Amino acid sequence: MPARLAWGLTPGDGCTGLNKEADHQKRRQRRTTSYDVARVAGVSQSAVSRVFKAGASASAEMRQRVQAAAKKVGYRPNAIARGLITQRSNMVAVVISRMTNLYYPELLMQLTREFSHHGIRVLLFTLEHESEIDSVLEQMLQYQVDGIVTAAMLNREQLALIDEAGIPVALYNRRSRDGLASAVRCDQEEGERWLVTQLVEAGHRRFAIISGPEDSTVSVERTSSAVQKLAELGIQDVTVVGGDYSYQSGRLGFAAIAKQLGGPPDAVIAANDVMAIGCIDAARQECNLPVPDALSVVGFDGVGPASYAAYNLTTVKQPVERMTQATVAMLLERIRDPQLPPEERIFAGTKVAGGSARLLT
Amino acid sequence: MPARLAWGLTPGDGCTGLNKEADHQKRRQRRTTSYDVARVAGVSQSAVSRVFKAGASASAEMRQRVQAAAKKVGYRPNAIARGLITQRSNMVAVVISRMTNLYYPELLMQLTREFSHHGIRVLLFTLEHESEIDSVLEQMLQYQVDGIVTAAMLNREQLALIDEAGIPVALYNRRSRDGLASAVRCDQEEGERWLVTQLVEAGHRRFAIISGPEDSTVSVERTSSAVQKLAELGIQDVTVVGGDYSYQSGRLGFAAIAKQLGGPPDAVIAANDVMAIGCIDAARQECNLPVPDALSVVGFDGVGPASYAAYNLTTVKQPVERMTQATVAMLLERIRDPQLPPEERIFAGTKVAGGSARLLT
DNA sequence: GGCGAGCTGGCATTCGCATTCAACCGCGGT
DNA sequence: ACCGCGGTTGAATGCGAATGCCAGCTCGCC
Repeated sequence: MPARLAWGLTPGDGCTGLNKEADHQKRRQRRTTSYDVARVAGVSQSAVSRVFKAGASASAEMRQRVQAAAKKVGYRPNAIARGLITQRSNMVAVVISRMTNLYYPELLMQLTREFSHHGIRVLLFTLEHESEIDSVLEQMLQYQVDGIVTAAMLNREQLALIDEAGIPVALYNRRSRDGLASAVRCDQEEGERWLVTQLVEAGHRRFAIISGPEDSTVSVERTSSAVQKLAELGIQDVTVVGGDYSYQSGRLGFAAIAKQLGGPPDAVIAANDVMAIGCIDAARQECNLPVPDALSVVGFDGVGPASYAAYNLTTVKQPVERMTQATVAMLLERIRDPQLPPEERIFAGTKVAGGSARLLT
Repeated sequence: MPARLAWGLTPGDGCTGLNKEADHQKRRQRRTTSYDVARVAGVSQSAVSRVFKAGASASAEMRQRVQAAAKKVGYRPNAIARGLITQRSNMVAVVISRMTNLYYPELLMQLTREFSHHGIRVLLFTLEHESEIDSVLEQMLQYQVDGIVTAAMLNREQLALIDEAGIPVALYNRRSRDGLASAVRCDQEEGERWLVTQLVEAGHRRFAIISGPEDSTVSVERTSSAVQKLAELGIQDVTVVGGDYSYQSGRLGFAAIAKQLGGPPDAVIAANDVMAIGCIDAARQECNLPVPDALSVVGFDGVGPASYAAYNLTTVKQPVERMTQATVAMLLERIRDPQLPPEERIFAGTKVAGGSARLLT
């Protein structure tokens, strides 16, 4: 018989007071538990549990008594203990990397918001280097998260590890591998093709590209589909310089392009908006080149600063809100029914014909 | 005697295989526990626990055997169960509101990074409306977080509630109330006084202010200290219009000011950088006013876009990195020793004499 | 050879809640 | 009067790891 229960059944006497006093000193603070509520309400602990569990059977009178007692003693169910017994933590892990990219904060906020509407909390993990993934993964699994949303690359072994643990994964803007995970992504190929087509039709011929980090699949997709579409339209010699998604790398990217070409190109395609902005600033400030009159620049993402009047970027905006909603919905479905097969959803980007490129229309 | 232990001591036979099979079907998946490791290693569960607990006494041989067994069965300590018994979740809650402000994402990333270096995970809570605080607070407490960092306002009752639960709190850019919480903040008064002084000394006389939301203490501090310093320097009639920290509200703010004054002022003091940027864009685009030649604009925060060449804001940059480090350090100290009194640390901002204002130097 | 100190490892218990199982209470049907 | 059924309630058990306590063992020193 649990000691606590015995104590609960013992009528309060002087000794109890002393014990309480000692407890206070030893531990930081005895938390009030469902047993405390039960004692005050004069019912069993199971009854308390039932009242606090939605959809459990309990009479109206029982509910009232328990709730009154709970309020009186300041009871709050312990989510940790609940998680241990129900095998469900009601937490999902969100993995984000590359915070230089303005796009991620928005994503994160939306995800948190959306999950919270479903009673689920977000445990946040950020990556400084790709190499950290393994240790972060380990952490997530130890915390028994119910699901994982990742905007970072996971390799086959990592996905397999998670799958083995029976935790559903949703990849954000990453292609699903081996059908081990669900995925939500923006159709970047189509977006880039649109940008390229518009630029070529408007008469641009000398193209340059500022790519993102080499290990970013997003960048690789964007860059290669731009190169490919250019080739289709008869443009072969495209200068490609590397960036890291940051403003500064956009500036340096433009300088590198100008140097490599011995002068400015007709158009620069940046792998994201922030680099496009850097590129525009460098062109204007350092080479005194008006944008878009002498140089067209396009980006990708549609982040906040893209629409600042000074830039007014021509870009493709990702439908972040719809994408996060889809991510959350898909993950929740698979948490409820782990048998459900993974799914991939692809959203078209919104074409934004801003003022940073000379287009026909 | 626990059934599991009995099973553990029973030598494996045909029946075991069947049971495992059945288990697989019934529950989603029997997680491998320390008992499993113990069985494989031929030691007790407590031994396994000790090996996985840093600083516990265990012989070298024991460590090896246990670790080998653990790797073999793919064991991973369950952080939830550990949290239940140790009364420590190794999670802190971070509360963020107002995501229109570019400043918060940076803060959040830094905090997560810093906490992770100390083996602590961040449970993220975002606020859409102030009214949500109470329910969010309840969530945090249920999840037994070890500490709370909040960049949102908490009132006296809310702070008292947390204090009662024995959870240390660190306020970010908020003044500590009643000594119930630690606080880290940037000396915004001093920052604003510097901005104002510089502007006045450079000859500006007609001033306007774009404030943040009324319920933002940060905005109130910034705005009122600017007004006060202006008064000290003999400038009384200051136009103040309200904004919400967003780019758009900066644009609208400038329009409102121009309308109210019947023309542009000499200088605009915005309560944050993003509104300053909006203000500059509106002035340039809609009124064809060159900045800083015809109009000086200053901001606050020192967020990324503030240093974009098109704006090159004159502003005060918050030392985010030092502030987050201080926040984390203070919170961890108080988690380790709850008796420690709260503390308030104030950091001076970095004065950035950019190019969006005409200053003497 | 004997004895005490210092480790080690095992047993049993505990954290707080959910859930199973059995008991129980009415109540309507036969 | 008896049976059975739906609806409640309480006692007991278990989730998975940490830990106090004790027994056993090793080692050293007299």
